[in-house]
Amino acid sequence: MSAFYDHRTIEAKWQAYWEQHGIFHVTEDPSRPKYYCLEMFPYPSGRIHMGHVRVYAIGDVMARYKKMRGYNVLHPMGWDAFGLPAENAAIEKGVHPSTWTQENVAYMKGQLKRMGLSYDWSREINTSHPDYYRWNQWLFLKMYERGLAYRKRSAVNWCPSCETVLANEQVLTHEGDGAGVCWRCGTVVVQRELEQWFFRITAYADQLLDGCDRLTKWPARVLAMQRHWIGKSHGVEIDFPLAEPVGEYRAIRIFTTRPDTIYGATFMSLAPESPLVEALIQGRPEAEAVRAFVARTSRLDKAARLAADREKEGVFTGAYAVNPFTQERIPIWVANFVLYEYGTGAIMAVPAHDQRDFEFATKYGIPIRLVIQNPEGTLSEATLNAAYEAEEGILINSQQFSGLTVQAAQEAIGHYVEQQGWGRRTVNYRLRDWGISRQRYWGTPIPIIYCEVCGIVPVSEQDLPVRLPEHVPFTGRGGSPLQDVTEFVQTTCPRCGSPARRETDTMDTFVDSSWYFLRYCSPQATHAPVDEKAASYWMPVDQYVGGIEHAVLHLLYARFLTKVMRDLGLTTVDEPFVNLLTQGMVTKETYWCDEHRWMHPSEVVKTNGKLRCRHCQRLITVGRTEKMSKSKKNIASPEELSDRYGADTARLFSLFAAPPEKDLEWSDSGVEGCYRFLNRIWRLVMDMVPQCSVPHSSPDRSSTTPSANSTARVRALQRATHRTIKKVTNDLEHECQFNTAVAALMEFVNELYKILGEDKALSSPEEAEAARQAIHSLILMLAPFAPHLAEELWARAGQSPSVAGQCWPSFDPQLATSEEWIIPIQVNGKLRSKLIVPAGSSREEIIARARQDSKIAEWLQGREPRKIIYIETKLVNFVV
RNA sequence: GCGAGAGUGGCGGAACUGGCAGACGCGCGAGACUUAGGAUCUCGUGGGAGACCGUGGGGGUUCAAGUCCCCCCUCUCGCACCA
Repeated sequence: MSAFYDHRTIEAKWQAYWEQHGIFHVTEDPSRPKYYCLEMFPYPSGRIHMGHVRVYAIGDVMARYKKMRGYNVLHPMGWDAFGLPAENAAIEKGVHPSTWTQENVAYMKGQLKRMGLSYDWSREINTSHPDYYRWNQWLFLKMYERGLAYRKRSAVNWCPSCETVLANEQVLTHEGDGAGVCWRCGTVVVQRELEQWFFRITAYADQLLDGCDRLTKWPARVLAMQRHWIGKSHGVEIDFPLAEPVGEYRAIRIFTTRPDTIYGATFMSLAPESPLVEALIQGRPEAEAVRAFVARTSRLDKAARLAADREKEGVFTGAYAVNPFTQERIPIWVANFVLYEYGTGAIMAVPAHDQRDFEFATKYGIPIRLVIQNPEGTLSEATLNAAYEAEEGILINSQQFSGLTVQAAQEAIGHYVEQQGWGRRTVNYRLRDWGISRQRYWGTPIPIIYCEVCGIVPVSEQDLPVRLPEHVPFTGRGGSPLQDVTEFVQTTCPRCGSPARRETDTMDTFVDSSWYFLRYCSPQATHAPVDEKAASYWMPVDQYVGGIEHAVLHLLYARFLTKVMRDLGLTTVDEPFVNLLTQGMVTKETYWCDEHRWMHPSEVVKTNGKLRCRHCQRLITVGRTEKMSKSKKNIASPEELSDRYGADTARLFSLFAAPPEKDLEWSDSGVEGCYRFLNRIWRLVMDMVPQCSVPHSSPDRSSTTPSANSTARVRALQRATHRTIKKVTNDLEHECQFNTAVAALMEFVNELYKILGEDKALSSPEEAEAARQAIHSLILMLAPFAPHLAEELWARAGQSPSVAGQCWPSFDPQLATSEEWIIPIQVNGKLRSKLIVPAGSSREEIIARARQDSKIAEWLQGREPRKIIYIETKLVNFVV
């Protein structure tokens, strides 16, 4: 018999079988519990990579396992098909984005099918299809009606390379210098003033924040990131009147979370972008210096300006404000560290109790006034060398509020401000509204018309979808290509019939992915984005799997849109994803040749234990293990892997090599180990088949109660079988510990080889039955991990397909236990011997036998133990 | 600086509520079968000659600590002048 099983034939055969028999096709079935298993859908970039293999293998194990547990499992797949790479391909190669996308989808779909994933392909969706994106437009209109979609002019993040706007969430921090860079291409983002469409996510800020408390099955760090992103803080807005009002400006409104420190305010700081700045300096001698400072500051991009270690700088405007509490005139400065977008874009500066203000005041010689004394009473203005920011202590120098604790003063002063009409207690968020306009072609057209008479007019619902025109010039320059398509732009007002033009911006593609999980419930629905009944059966997603990189992007937007759709009556769920698993990256060591730079593994040859460059024979430097990337060439190809070892091996290794949420280090020899394991199973089962081909009955307790004449071999088989079922079930059910589940299966196979011996002959019907159950259980447990091999073995064992539809084996706790206990015996906490006793032995029996143990007797030397610790089934410890 | 997480053999990684540290795999060593083996199978494999020593370091609690408590170090990720 061949040492290797024929994975090519077997995998193709069963993939065809699943497809022909619609094994994974599902419909709503109220009589069965549902399970919605979802992995983040891919962008059709061309080919799948190892990261895809990993995430889809993880999801597939869950889906297949739950199906075997009797759940009606929804496990869909689709394509996040709008996006820039398609448009760039059009610019570079002259291929239409639609063609490019469709070709990639076709190719990648073939790849996913060859992985043997249990998708219901009848539910496949493609966000670039008008049947999908019309519902983006429909949602936009509903949100527009409710004031949740609005247009405003504002400074926005602009990626000069992608030539489009980015949402705040889509600007990432560059590793080296902390600059803000585009999430997609890494180009440094600049600020631009533009008219944009926004989704009012801030209206849901509190719900999004409160919801975090109920997402108990999400990773803590994702929740921490979302909470921080929302950034809710309680404080007070206070108007500081201008000493000399200018025009309409009579006061500076500030936001503070520390109203208790207001008596310590010795100056004000404005953001350089504040329009107030220009008003205040009109006609003053300081005007030129201030303008120069503002110009210098705004030339820097935002991230560079806000780098934490950047020195605080500012300039005095010449103007003064009045502290309403003290009537004191305090100077108004412009400072580089004050953010125009946050709060009111102006602060009261309290150098004694805010480190930034302290540094600023020290630099410019502004007075520092202590108004909080620490509990020890050790602070003094003369010796202060850093701001005292702790919220512990007593107010001083604060008139009637002196003597109050910080907490009491915050309450009292907040109240007083409101009473005097100087301001109000309020809440501030870091979260900004979501800018969704993109100056690109390959996205959902925003369904808005600009009428010369009526102004902004939404497209009527019955006119949806607003289709993307097909013939468009792709020049790669100057904003959205849609602007140049006259037939698209020129239209008439749906309200008054006057000449009008269409909005030429398209929506951020994150809109598409913010509700696709709802669309899967009823992908063909024509009356609404989702059929309400279908959604009520399938939603929420029980298990969501995807990358951590979406912690605040996709996952926050999806939560937001779900709440919007709930308010539109489309779903009843508040939160879309119950369990979230964020899988780690796939990494691999890197190779560097001084001559040929980064090396692909195939360019490295091993001679005499040394790695050399295939081209120039130079010694290779092994670099650090990093995320697989084209630039570092530390890539393993899923296709080569599948060709050589098969999809089952690729899946198994992805699951076995590391726990799912941790990084997975790629190892070619580790892959081979998994391949060997599958072949070991193949040979084992093939040897046993002649003795196992009787109809399958689940290993329930009635047929397998150990009888007195059970041979040791029967018990060994039963014990191994049931212990493994218990372990694997527990790992899958509670922990998503695929790596230890696979390890348990390996252990099981090792044990079966040992028990069955070389000839694998069975000597009694009882033994044959125990062996049959062991083999059947093994195949069933293998099914979620290596589904093709499991199907083939199931069929060869004389069972009718499909193993994917079988029940998961159950275990009998009695059979899983051993008749013997192995008890470690310690003397003074150190292991000295081990005792084998019949299970159920009493404390007295065990201790008595332990004392008789020769090694223990030697250690005790006849002394009477001061204390004897006995833990049932675990250990005995003599303390002398 | 703030937040989250992690430090265990040569490597990836196991260890439930404190109870035999190192499961499983890789690698390595020995043997078997072989013309051959980079196939397969079997056995061995934390360190140390040993008493013993071993889970980043130092204290502590306990009969017993990878696990609990205190202090410290290192690394990874996220956020970072948010008033």
